[in-house]
Amino acid sequence: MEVRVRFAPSPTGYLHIGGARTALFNWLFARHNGGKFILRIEDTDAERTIEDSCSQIIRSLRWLGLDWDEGPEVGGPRGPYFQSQRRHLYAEYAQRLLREGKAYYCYCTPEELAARRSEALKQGRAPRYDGICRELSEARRKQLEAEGRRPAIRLRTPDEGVTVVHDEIHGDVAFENALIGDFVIVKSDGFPTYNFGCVIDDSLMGMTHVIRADEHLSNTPKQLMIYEALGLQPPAFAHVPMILAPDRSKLSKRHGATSVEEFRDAGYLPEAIVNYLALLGWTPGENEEIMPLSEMVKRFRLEDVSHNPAIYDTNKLTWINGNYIRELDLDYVARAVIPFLEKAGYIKKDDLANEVQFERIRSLVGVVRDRAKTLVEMVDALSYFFEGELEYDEKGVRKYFTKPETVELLVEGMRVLGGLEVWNTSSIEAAYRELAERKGVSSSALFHPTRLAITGRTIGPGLFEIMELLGKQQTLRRMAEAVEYIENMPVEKKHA
RNA sequence: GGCCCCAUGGUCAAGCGGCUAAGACACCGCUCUUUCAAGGCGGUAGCAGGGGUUCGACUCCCCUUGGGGCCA
Repeated sequence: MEVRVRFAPSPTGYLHIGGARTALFNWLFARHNGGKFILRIEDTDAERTIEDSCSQIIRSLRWLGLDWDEGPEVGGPRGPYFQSQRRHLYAEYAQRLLREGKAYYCYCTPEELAARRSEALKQGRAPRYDGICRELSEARRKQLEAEGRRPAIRLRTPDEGVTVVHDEIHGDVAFENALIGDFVIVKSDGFPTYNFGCVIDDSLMGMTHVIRADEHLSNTPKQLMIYEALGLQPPAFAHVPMILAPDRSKLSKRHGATSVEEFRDAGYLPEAIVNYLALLGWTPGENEEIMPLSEMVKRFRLEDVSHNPAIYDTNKLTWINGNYIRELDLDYVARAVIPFLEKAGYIKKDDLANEVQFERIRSLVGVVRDRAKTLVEMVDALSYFFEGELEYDEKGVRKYFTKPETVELLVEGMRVLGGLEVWNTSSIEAAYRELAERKGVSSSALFHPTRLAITGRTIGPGLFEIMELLGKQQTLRRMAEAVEYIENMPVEKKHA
């Protein structure tokens, strides 16, 4: 039988990393087994749905490279894939249960229920539905209707026995039926509850496995009861551990970046995010951690998913990101940096059409990517290639510009460089090393002040690579500016 | 409050009755080097607590504690 799994987000916000990982595990499972990955939008509760949320989620999934075989934008034979468009189906199945006496109308208002609930709690009883509407007479029903009450529909559930969830990750988990009580499947406003909609959709869409976060494990016995009442075959279940915020609480906005888009804007590559997320709760074995999606597909098994919740750690994500920035195809990385360069105002959209400009960006990215862990860092590392005015690093000035021989070295350097016919890394390096030797100074004594002079910084890529990319003219100009700067430095600063 | 899940270093995470308790990130040294990274080498750091079961428990059982989740 073909494996069919789904990711069913409710469009109430962004795609956060927990959801992204659930989607990833489903996707990996489907691809590993040559099955289908379906995207379904659980927009039952109209009020809670945010307009952009749905397209936001879709965009994030695509950006991560998680494509779906059926769902929004791609269609499929088991649609519609929006719960809001499937209400007639829920109504139909609810009516069937009503007809068969497996469900009943309940006229209790939320207020009454809340009151009885807290009363039960106070008396130390389980806050389950007390069954008041379970056996209403026709007359009583009419009366309640006449009061203007709109009924919800409840499932008639077993009073005793246990319902066992056979979970692929946790093993068998037993729930006492008596503790569950008759629960609502259709709310008084006509909307299905999560559990009901979920069961109808999973069943109609032919899901073979339901892989979702642990928070739904407690819902599962109810869903099994619905399958049972409907005479439907339930799918296999696998509840994956949740991702917690660094303070061990459930992920939320107040924890800073938790949505996929925020990580994207912070300069993380989709490859890195996906790789990191996969490692959160899943062990590929072999002690290898950095691997492309294709490799994960080969290795992914539900048995290797851990049981315990994980706290995400941006340190490791960042480390992985740095790996990808360094290792991925240079053209690809360069293209990924471009939006960030635009945002910084270093380049304009029109520049992209220019092949020469792209070549330049690619070269620049090539020299800084080895030391950048995010795309944002890379833009910062590139600033002096785009900005005319340099601001010299303060510590650097104290360390290198205050040396009495600096001006002379820089002037000599300018003379030597100025005389170069060929301007490239190796010719510059040869000339410059020779200069250091001739002046009888260590290479660092010459290189460091020069670096500061042309970049304003004490750290960065190889000096000669920078010079080549900066160009002869610009390099000499900056050295001259540095000389002028040093000569105009206040005397006390020189001796600081 | 009831029920359910979970428990190995700061974080991720191997382990599935007998190990000096892997590995990765982070951190700290050393090394390489024109700087910074990267790389290489090394180091600090862990089985929540208490009872059992067993010749022997990180591993199995129970309790406690802690964390998380569900209860329209």
